[in-house]
Order: sequence, then C-alpha cells, then structure tokens
Amino acid sequence: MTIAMPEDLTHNQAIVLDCLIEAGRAMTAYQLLDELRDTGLRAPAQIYRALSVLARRDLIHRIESLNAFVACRHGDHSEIVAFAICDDCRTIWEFTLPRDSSLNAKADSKGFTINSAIVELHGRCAECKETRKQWLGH
Amino acid sequence: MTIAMPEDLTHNQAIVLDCLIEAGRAMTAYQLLDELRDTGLRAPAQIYRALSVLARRDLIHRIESLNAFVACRHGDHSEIVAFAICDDCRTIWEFTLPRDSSLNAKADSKGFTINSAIVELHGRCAECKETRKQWLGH
DNA sequence: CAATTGAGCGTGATATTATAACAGATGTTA
DNA sequence: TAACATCTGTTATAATATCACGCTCAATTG
Repeated sequence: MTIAMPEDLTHNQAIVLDCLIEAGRAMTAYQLLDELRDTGLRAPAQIYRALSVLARRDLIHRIESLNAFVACRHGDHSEIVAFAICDDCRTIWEFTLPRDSSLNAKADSKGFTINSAIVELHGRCAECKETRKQWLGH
Repeated sequence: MTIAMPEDLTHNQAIVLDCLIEAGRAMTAYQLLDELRDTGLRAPAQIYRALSVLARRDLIHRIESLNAFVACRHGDHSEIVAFAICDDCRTIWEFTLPRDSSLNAKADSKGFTINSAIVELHGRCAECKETRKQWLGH
C-alpha cells in the first residue's frame, strides 16, 4: 500500500513524513534526527515542529507507549484508531474501532465525552507467534 | 472506596503508594519526589524504583498519555484496564473492558496475541460537561 | 555456622524525550 | 506599505527516566 504524500507540506514536514513512510515503522524524534542530519535538520525543535504539524493533520500518529511516531496507514479519523504492536518484530498494525464498540458504550454510560483516545495493544503478531512455536519445537 | 494497602511493601514503596492514594489523582514521578522530599526520598531513582515494583504488582497504573501514575482502584487484572481522563478536572475513571470486546475480537481476527493493553480516553466527564453548559448559558 | 544470594537502599552521574525563546525569512492580507 | 502569520535555524533548558556504584539486610543454602 502506498501512502499518500500531500503536496502542501513544507520542506521539513515533507522530509520527516517521507522518512517515516520509508521506514515503515515507528521512530522516535531522535532517531529521525539521526537519519535526517545530512538533509539539514540539525536540532530537536525542527523535528518536533514538523511532527506536531503532521500529527495535527493526522498524517502521522504518536505511539505513546513507545514515545515514537509512525506514518498513518488508513483513512477515517472519525473512528477511534488503535495499534497492535508486536514486541518481537516491532511491526505495528493500525486499525479502527467501530463506533459502537464497548469502549464507546462504557464511556456513554458514564456520560463521558471522548475527545481523543489512545489504544495500544502490545503482544505478538501471528507471524512471530509461528516463529516462536518453531523455536520451541511445537 | 478505600484502597487496600498491602503489608509486605518496603518503606519507600509504602510511602509512594500512600501518597498516590491520598492524592486521588495521577502524579508524575517528579511531583511525587517533591511531595516526599521530607520523608527522606531525595532522588528520582528512588521514586522510579518504588513505582516499578508497585506497577509490577498492579497496585498502581502508569498513564502513558500523562507520563504519570495513579493508584489502582479496582480488582481484576485479567481484563483489559481502561482509563477515562477528564481534561478539565483531571479526574480519572478506571474501568475494564469485557473479554469479548471488539478490541479482543479485532486482535483475534488477525492472530494477534495481546500481552498488555493501553487504553486511555481523553475528554470531558459528565460533571464538567454540565458545568461547561452553565458557562455557555445553555 | 559461614558463604552466598537477592532485593532494596542512597547517591551521583547521565541518558532520553521534549519545549522555550529569539531573531530572521517568506508569503499573504489589508 | 504595514501588519500578520507561519515556518525557519539556533541555543539553551526543562521534564522524564535510567545506569552504575557500593552498601545493608534478610533469606537461603551448603
């Protein structure tokens, strides 16, 4: 799947987004800084500024539990976005929760209005589980 | 609701847990350090060590989106724990997701095995929504 | 008993993550 | 033109978290 790269990004924003898309994985701000040092980005503030614009536009997501950032891979941001993070291979699967999920139901039942939600699952993806089984001789 | 204070905690662990329980809200490690400086806890490492034991025992939870810690208010840790955080009054409502939630279903459908989950809702609690309505003259 | 082990402790230093503050450049609007 | 908003590069600093050392104490074990 090719990720769309908007035309109206500034130079720095485009560079940072491109790096995240190319990487295909979550990267911390300082990992981005290391990667991008020879493109002229030298200071944390430059990275964080770009990240903050990209995140506001939902072109990237911040993974709270990794203090890292990942290029967005889906469309509809009116639904709750969730991540399944494989702690073996670091792959991140991005998906959305239906509007009538038990999460929304619980919140509604208490009169809680959701502005934003962080949903991050940690565990093992199907591939790594298979691999692990082989190691263990199953 | 009174929160149980286990007997087998060390001095520092008990002090930190007690502070979180008394506070009734999420506190960062450095807020705890400030509060507890006159009890003899002087260094970040002391706080973080206590927090790490308490978290391992599920006596506290880390709120990723606040970089903060809160005393646990419920029992069953075999279910997914979720937090609804009021961004007005900072109150945190802790609840669990049913084992057959759409979250588990989605993960299962992809063969993803959940080891741990972070679910943090941000928004406005029922009380604050009322208050806000009054401000706006509704 | 002595030896070992493991957990926790206090301390100082350091690593990692993130923001503040300032001044210059650029494009847009009035 | 002037006012403005946004982005830029830079330096410095704040906020969050861990490492490494040597010490104590209690439990285990030979």
